[in-house]
Amino acid sequence: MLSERRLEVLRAIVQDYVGTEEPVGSKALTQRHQLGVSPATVRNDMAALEDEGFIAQPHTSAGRIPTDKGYRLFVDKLAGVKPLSSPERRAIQNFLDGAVDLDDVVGRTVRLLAQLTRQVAVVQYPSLTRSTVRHVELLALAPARLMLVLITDTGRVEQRLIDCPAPFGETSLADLRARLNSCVVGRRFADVPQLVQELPDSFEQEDRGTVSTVLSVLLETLVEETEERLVIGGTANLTRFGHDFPLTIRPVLEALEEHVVLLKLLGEAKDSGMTVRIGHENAHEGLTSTSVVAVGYGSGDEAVAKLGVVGPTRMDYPGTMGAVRAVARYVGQILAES
Amino acid sequence: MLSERRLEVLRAIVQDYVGTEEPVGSKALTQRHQLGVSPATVRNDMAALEDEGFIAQPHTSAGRIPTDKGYRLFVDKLAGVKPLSSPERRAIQNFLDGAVDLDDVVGRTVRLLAQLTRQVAVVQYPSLTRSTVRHVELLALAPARLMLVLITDTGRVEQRLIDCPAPFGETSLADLRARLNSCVVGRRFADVPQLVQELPDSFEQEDRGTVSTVLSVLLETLVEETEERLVIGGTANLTRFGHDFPLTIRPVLEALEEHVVLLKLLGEAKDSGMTVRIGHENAHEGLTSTSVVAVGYGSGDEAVAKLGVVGPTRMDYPGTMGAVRAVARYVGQILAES
DNA sequence: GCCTGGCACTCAACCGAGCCGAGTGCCAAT
DNA sequence: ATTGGCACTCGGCTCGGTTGAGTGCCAGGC
Repeated sequence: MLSERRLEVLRAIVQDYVGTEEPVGSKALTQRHQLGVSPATVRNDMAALEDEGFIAQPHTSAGRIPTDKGYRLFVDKLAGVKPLSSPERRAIQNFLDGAVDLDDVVGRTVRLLAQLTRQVAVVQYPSLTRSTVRHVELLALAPARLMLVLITDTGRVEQRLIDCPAPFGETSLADLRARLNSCVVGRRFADVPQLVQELPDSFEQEDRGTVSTVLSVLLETLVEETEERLVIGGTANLTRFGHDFPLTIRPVLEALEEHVVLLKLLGEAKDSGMTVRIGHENAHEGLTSTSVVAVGYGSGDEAVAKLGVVGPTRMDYPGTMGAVRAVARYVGQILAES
Repeated sequence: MLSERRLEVLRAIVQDYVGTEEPVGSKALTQRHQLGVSPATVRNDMAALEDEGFIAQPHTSAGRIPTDKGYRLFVDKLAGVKPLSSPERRAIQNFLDGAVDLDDVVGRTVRLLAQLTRQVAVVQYPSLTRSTVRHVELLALAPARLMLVLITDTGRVEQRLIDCPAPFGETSLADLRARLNSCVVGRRFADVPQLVQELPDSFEQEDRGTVSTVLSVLLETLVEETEERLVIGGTANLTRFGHDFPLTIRPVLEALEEHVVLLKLLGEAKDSGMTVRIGHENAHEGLTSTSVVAVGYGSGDEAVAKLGVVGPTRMDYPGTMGAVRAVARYVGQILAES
């Protein structure tokens, strides 16, 4: 087991390295932190920490840098979540208020988060299946062509075009619209498949085909993976790190463009509380030198989606976690109001 | 005026430089192209081209590279638009078919364009004001709270929440919905402000406040600059160029994140036909070493929005232009069908 | 047993010199 | 107008030497 002081040394190394981006040596450490011991002692501690795999040296005769395992220990045991300053809180509120619709909320959130953390921000749209049905609308665009519009309590709107097998009368349409709504409004989208199961049976024979078509489109829209959307921002912040660029930045940008990958990544995060995935803990290859800080957000107590940031493993974890948490809370509030 | 051969030399320089990314010298030129003259002659031509400002040398004793002016001449006079191969055409069609809604169409388009050109793709959503009204829906979420949903002929859907000054009865709502639709469906959104001007007058005194509120929200939604949306993709392709990265890539990424800038850029492009803006022709500072190839697309003969790519001035113009044009055509077709 | 000062060693990063070669400009000859 | 010849330039590369931060180890002290 590691002694108290060795943990302190690790904390100091992480903090210094995050600040300077340069490997930190024993002498510099004793100067910048009051550890109360000499460089030689620190060297011994460092050797021990290296044996345990918490730190490493890029080359012999260089300082130490934390390993993924070192950051993990730091995040779990040595660091808390740094609360935001009150000007920052006010800035968040000002920035987020005045959004006109959900797209706007999400857009502002991603910009805000990117600016606050100076890293790449990722915001997932509220999941359909985790939201509640506010309204289902059916519009006749042509005799045999409908548009289905789903509206959630979080303000998300999805629409689909439907080609009907047969023309569908205006009265049938009104009928279907009314029955559909009375059966699903206020319920969770996840339950919709079950709720509408027997709906076609109550219609005239000639309309059943169309009703089934409508329902099958509705169900398709709710399929996981398809129904998730996300927005990213702040990619310019990637250029702030490691000057060995093309190599570092390339795979990250590529990974960020694959929304499926990101969604999976966010999906792996715990539903409640904050999740930090460090370096190789991320399954995707392009992201093995980055960390992901993610948290769920929602209009109520339950998370309807996740948001977070992607940055180098060498990031300011307490500050980033604080910003992510604060933004998630405010977004939740905004959504609850709408 | 430049002789025929000198133009030929310029074309050769552009082609070689685009291919190799290295300054091209007189000797290499004569080897790779059958110009029928000796390197010395080419050197004279190069000196002339340099005097005219079409090419430049990075340092003394280096080869020449085209200037923005050189590319301009190349694009205007020396190069055509390279049509896509038929496998490429088929790939486009396959990729674009099977999109389920407008978001999907736009998303696929941006990925397609990025992949095809290996550059950064930018796709603008069909402009509201240039589209036609397919339907306007008003939903009561609460007694004094409505949701306005606009649907265009291109499949774009916009929604807004409305807080009413007073409760609004179901019959009044149905009334407003009906009158609103009968007055705007099939008309261009740009004309809507005028069309709805006198609508409040025909309502009972007590409902006029709400009707005006609804209309003002409707009009706000149609304000230019606000109503434009766009999607970008393929940013990872930026890493393929110039190994002097952080400096080159940073401002470009930043510019790409400022959608307002991009919208303005696209807005400057001609409505019909293809527009190529080279290097310093782009007003925005971050984009002075990039070129933008943009073209309008639409479901009919009129452009409802633009799409294009952003890449280094040193790009394959004929190929890029071919891809951009082809994609725009197919997207137009897809939109017309929906 | 833990801490400390001292010491020899390592090695990346930083010059500066020198070479190399692609490429140029100029000129005289065709 | 075109060409071959020639002297010149200069960025990029390699090589050797120096520097200094940092390490590991050890012997002595608390």
